[in-house]
Order: sequence, then structure tokens, then C-alpha cells
Amino acid sequence: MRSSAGSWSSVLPREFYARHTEQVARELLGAYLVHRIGNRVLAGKIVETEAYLGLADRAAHAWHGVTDRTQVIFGPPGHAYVYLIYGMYECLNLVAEPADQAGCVLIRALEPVLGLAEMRRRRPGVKRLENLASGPGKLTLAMGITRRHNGQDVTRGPLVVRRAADAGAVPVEVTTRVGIRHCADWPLRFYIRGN
DNA sequence: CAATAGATCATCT
DNA sequence: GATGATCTATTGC
Repeated sequence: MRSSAGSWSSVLPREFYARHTEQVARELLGAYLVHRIGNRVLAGKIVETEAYLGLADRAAHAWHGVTDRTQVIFGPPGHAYVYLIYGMYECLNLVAEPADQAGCVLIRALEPVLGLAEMRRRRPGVKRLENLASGPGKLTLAMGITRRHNGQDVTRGPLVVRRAADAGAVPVEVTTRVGIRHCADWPLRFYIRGN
């Protein structure tokens, strides 16, 4: 749904992503992930992210250097990096840093905003609203994001990210990343206080 | 509530 | 051939 009056804020421009990964991860909190599927719109507010750096970060996929899988991370910023984890779930990342430099932000949790009925249909058996998209694998299922989105431009197209309504005023908590073995004590996980 | 096991496959060694 | 940036159901207190 378009609006000239601004019930929806503007799409984050490519320059937003062309900065340090950590900064991008922090400022993505509160922004809206919006996926248009035909005439339906699914949207969620980003409430948790993790930064994955480049060659210096052993926990990052990009640590291995450029491969078929990781070339997107080394590509231009503002694109989606979607990969399969544990043979079953897909995880959405947004590529940061200028082209040729590695860095991406894992979207770890969303607060459902639009298209709740559709999300519930995609997540059968889930009772509580807060569990619809409260994890990397859950949110891709709820939002209908798959590896088809790998390499897609998120400043333009069916999948975009829109600026936070309260940009800059979000109370951010920082902790260590989860689910990894290497560099597990680096403070690169960000979430909105109260989640 | 907390801990644990099992599902399942692309990617890299 | 091993290994994961996970989720869910089940078990045990």
C-alpha cells in the first residue's frame, strides 16, 4: 500500500548499507522488512540482528574468502544473502560494506506488523504471535523468504527494508552472538531492549 | 520451565 | 565425509 502521507517511511538507500557492518546491524533495529507477494504484503519490524564481518571473523561464512556461496557477501551492499542452514532452514542476511569488502547482517528476529493471517498460514501450529518470526529460520518461513532471494537488491524489488519510524531513538542492547563456535565472545549481537 | 535429540542437506575439506 | 549463524517435539523435574 503506497502512501504519500507517510504511514510508511522511505526505503533505506544503498549508502545506508555501504558502511561498517557493526553500524549497519545496529541501525537496522526498528526498521521494517517488507515483502510484497503478488497483491499481498508481509511486513515485520526488525528487533534483533547480528553482525558478521569478513576475513578477520572466523565465525563468518566470508572468512573462507570468495566461493560460489559467499560471493554475494563480497558484492555490492544492499543485497540479500540467503543460505540454507542445518539442511532445513534458511537465514536472511543483508550485505554491508562497500563492494569488494565482506560484511553482512543476519536478521535474527522480527515483530510481525502486516499480513499476520498470511504469516500464521505459513507457520502452522504456532500459537503465540511473538513466536511467528522470533528466530532466523522462523522469520524466513513466516515472510516467505527463500534462496530465490539470494543476491536480490533490497533497495528495489519485492523485498525491501524501510526506515524505522523512530530511527535513532531505539534503545539498543549489545551481547555476544549465539549458535557459533568461533569468536563467540565478540559483542556483535544487537536487539531492542524489551525483547 | 530446562535440557536433549532428531530432522536433513548444501557447502567445503 | 564432516559440519553447521536452527527449530520443534519430547522428556524429565
